[in-house]
Parts: sequence; structure tokens; C-alpha cells
Amino acid sequence: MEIFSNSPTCPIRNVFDRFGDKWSVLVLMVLGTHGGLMRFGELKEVIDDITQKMLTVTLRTLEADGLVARKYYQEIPPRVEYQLTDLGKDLVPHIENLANWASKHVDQILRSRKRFEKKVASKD
Amino acid sequence: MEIFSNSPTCPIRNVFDRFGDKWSVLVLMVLGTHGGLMRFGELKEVIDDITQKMLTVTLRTLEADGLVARKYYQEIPPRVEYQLTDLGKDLVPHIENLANWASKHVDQILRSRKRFEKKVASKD
DNA sequence: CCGGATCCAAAGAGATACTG
DNA sequence: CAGTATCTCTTTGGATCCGG
Repeated sequence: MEIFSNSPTCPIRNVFDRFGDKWSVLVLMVLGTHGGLMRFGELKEVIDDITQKMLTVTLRTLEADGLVARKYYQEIPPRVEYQLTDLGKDLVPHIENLANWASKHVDQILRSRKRFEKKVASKD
Repeated sequence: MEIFSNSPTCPIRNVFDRFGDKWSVLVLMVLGTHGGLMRFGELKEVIDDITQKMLTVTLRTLEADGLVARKYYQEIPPRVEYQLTDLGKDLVPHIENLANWASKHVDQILRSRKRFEKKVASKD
């Protein structure tokens, strides 16, 4: 089973290591639910607890991976739009599947977390 | 659009915030491809670049969420098995869908990353 | 020996002020 | 408005120690 090893040729690790950051998946999904085209400020407003810095960093990474395209309009004040590429549009539905799963099972997960907390606390 | 906000009631944020760590998704998928039952050392061997510490922490989190069950055998040397719960088994196929997408598109993504590097370098 | 806990250093993320 | 710079705090990695 070498497919999960940290080799540069492992496709799963190459892509999942990227998604294993805090914001990439969420940004893609938000873009997906807004027609695939949003301004920087819109994204910031919808994902209200992301910092400006991390939104910038995350969008750069998504741009590098070819999932999002950046359009800069040299105006004052400046306007920057981000839109899903064809590759990004192809990915988003898969993420939405996970999101639907999350919606369906979040209650069970939250209950489980509470139960676990009590179990751990009782051992102190 | 409040569904992506950082409220305690947002199902997507509740679940995705957890998956937005470095190892959870990978551990689930490895368990899935090994019949849903593995020893600690097996997991460590397959995911060769995870540290013992982070594997322990990740498994505790998955246990808290009710995705993985921990079985401790009081032997010498000790044996600890982790297996997917029903909830975990239900989730894994959705992760595998993403993995399949990753396999299919990893080449395109890697090419895009190289192109982006060159573009950035040319601006220095 | 195996699973894991602890301590310290490094990397990633958050807060805020500032620029074109 | 979008992005950068800097400083601080949290998360992760690495090495070592421990209990059965």
C-alpha cells in the first residue's frame, strides 16, 4: 500500500495535503453556491471569520492549483474578482456531497462529542 | 447566506472545521481501504510521515466525533485497535469520491502549480 | 516492545496597522 | 477595496520518557 505514502507521485496526498488546510474547501464551496464568481470583499463577508490575510493566501493557493482564476481591474478603488475555473467547477459538486453528508449527520457528531467530553472528564 | 458563518449551529462549519486539519481525512481513508480495522502501528506504518503524537491526537478526535472506535487490549506488549464505526463507514465512500477526483486530475493540478511558480518568479 | 504522554522548537493562523 | 507587514498565538513536528 504505497498510495498513501508521502511520495511526490501520490495523487491522493498531493491533492489532500492541499485541502487539509483550514479554508480551501470552504472557499471553493462558497464560490460554488454564488455562481462561481465573487469579489474579494464578498467572500470575506460570507466567510465572516476568515482573516484578510488567510483569504488572500488561500485564494493564491487555489489560483496556483488552477481551481480559481483571478481577475484584477486596475481601478480606484481596486476591484478583484475570483471565479471558478472549469476544473474548479468540476470539483465543487464532490465537495457539496461531503457538505450534504455533514448536514445530515452533524447532530449525531455533536452528541458524540459531548458524550466523549464527559467520559474524559470522569477520568480526571 | 448564513450557512457558512461560524455559528455553532452551522453543520457545514462544524464538520469541515474538523476535517480542515492535516490528518483526519487521510486516516479515515486508510482505515476504509483496510477493512475498517487496524492497529495503531499499522496506521503509523501506512501513513509513514505522520508522527506518533499526531496520529494519537487525530485518532482521539475521530473517536470523539464517533467516527472511529478504540479497543484497548490489556496485554504485554499492549495492543490497540481502531475501527470505523457505522457512521465512519458511511462517511468513507464520500471521501473516496474526492480521492478518485484527485487521482484523475492531479496531473493537471501539478502542471498548473508549475506554471504559476514560473509566473510568480518572472515578477521578481 | 507498543502505544502514548510530555516538553520544546518550528510552522501555520489570527489581529492590527498601514499602503496604493 | 484589496493586499502587505508585523507581531502574537495556536497547531504541528521531533525527541525523549514512561507504563504495562
